[in-house]
Amino acid sequence: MEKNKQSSPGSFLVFKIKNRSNSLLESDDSEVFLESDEIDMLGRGIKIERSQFQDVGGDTSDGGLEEDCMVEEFHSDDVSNEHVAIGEEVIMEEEESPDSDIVLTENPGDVMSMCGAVDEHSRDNEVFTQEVQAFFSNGDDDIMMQHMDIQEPLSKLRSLLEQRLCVKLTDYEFWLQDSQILEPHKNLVDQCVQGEGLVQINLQIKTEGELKKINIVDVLKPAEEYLDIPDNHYDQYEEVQLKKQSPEPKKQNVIRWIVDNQFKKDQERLKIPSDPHQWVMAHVRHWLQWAVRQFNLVGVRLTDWSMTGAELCQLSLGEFQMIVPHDPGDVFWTHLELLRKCHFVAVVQKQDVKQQEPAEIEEFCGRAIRPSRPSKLPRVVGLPLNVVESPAPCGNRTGNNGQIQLWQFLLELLTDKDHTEIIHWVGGHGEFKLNNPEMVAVLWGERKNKPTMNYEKLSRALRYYYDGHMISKVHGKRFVYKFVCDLKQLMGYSAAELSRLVNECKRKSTMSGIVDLDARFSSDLY
DNA sequence: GATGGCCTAATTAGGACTTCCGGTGT
DNA sequence: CACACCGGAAGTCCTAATTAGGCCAT
Repeated sequence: MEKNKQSSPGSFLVFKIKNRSNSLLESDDSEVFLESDEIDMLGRGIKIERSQFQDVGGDTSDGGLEEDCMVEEFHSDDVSNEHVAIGEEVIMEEEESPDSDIVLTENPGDVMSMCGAVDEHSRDNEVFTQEVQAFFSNGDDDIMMQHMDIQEPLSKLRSLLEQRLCVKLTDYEFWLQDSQILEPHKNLVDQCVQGEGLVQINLQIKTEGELKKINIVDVLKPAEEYLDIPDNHYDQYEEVQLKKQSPEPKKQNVIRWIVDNQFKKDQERLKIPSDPHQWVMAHVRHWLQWAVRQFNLVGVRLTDWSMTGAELCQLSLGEFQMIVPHDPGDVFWTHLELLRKCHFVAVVQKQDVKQQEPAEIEEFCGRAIRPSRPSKLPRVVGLPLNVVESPAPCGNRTGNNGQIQLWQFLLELLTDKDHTEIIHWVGGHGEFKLNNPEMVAVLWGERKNKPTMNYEKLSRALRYYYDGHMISKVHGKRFVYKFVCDLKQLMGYSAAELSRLVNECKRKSTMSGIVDLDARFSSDLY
């Protein structure tokens, strides 16, 4: 299957094109200035819509462009188009052929064009396939990565990039995280970046007015798989990747995305717009809570997500990485891209368990393991339930994967300062009381889409926990139950700590009206 | 025509409730 | 007597695994 790679919208490409006989084209006609999302890069050659060429002055009728042409010059502000080189073949297309429902893209970030090809009505049932190659490591169009020995001067990095992109970068300055200018004759270690040996450098090549920048976004220890690469080959990244492919590269390299029906139902029930741009903060919050469970996100703080849908859609990769410290394989980032660009709440379709090992995901998504990123948060803060593993045996056929369980829901309410009026901790030994059992039941019913839920039914569900080691009844106390499991082990907090934090937060919130539980958790931990 | 691989739909299995209800204790 | 609580039984909803059947290439 032919791969279809498309560039990021907003960037541009300029081609100066000559036909094979090296004649006919007037200079004005031969220059094609196109938004890069108008151009498809095929395996070999550059496909340009004939009409687009005409738009910019080309003429297909005077003989010159009836045959395929070649690139004579090429400029771009989009570094992801590094495959374009002088002498590249230009294929004139009559018209864009309709894409199939299933689109392959090499870049996790390249979802906008992918979505455009999907029939609105068939979205739900479609499986979206991504072929993710290591070359586009970060799932973002403008960030690329390059491996290099950290002791090498930055001029070496420049030459590696020039070689790779087939463009001259001599007038580009090196910047560190857009804040510090770097000297090209020095290496990174001399300029405040710690490390040794081969590193993965995430960078952007961009222009800001007159300023041309090679902006180093991140310097990371490369994944182990790259450490074995001989020094003289580390710039041949793609080649190495090809060599490392298993006998079944297609299966290895594919992540299948599928619309999540559970969330979709919730979305319909709660009247959450399909377009995340229209989401209010509560919608974002609901989505995040679902996502943290779904993607097992760790280190995510709800306070960082106090934003509207519009703001969510504006998140850059850098901002995203600040608030999602651990996103193996960029899976959640890709999910977000699908959400905001295609309005799909998509999840990774489960594959062979062996292929779903995190390390494998990271490998076939091409995102190197990020040991340099602080992983100090082994669990979710402010959303404690989301990382709690069910104590129930997880056999091969556990049914409620991804669905919230009652005990989780109760813990959710118990750790939410806004619900202390209806349910709250009693003492420090895991006891809790349903002050308003009917309201708790209603909320539970809302969550489970059971409008007729009441306390009688909810209490029956609670009684099923008596057989296990999760919740028991406190005899003689009306509406009082107790978590008999080890909350400290499950959530990182004991019942006493949870109780204290919730109460403290509630008190502060009453005083300031600003601080919420999440912030309280955060400040306590960091 | 036989065989094997692939894909998809249907079936089966199991967990976690939900619903109903009769009984018990306070 | 009211109400909380208990637990059996059947049903529902969901997901995941397995099986069956169709299609295609060899």
